[in-house]
Amino acid sequence: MADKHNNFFNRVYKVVELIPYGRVTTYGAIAKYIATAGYARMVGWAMNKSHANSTKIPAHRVVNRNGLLTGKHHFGGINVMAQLLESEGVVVKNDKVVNFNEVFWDPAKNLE
DNA sequence: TGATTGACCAACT
DNA sequence: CAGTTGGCCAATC
Repeated sequence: MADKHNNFFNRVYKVVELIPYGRVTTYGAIAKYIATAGYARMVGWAMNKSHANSTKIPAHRVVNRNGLLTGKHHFGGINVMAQLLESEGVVVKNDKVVNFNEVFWDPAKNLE
């Protein structure tokens, strides 16, 4: 209903949807691009609700600052997130993105 | 209305 | 090096 109040969520979803194939970004990067670093938790929280707002949110492309798949449990499966990433060419090992620095996509640098 | 939680981050101990 | 604390902001109980 009415996305007028969701301007924060909407921005998060928009940025996440803009993440290119085979790329990943971090909650902090998104939060920083949208508002402030403190919003990092809200970004993750917004992702949790993403399924209720839009199912097309590639939340699996969003990882924590460490490149670690912190939210893998929320995909309905433990390896779902990792498999989705690997399916896109992202190398995931031990629930962590190996070539994180290669696939890292910063909205502030690409969308600016 | 107040207290708790959260897919985080950074610093301190 | 691992565990704890503080901070940031909003949604849920």
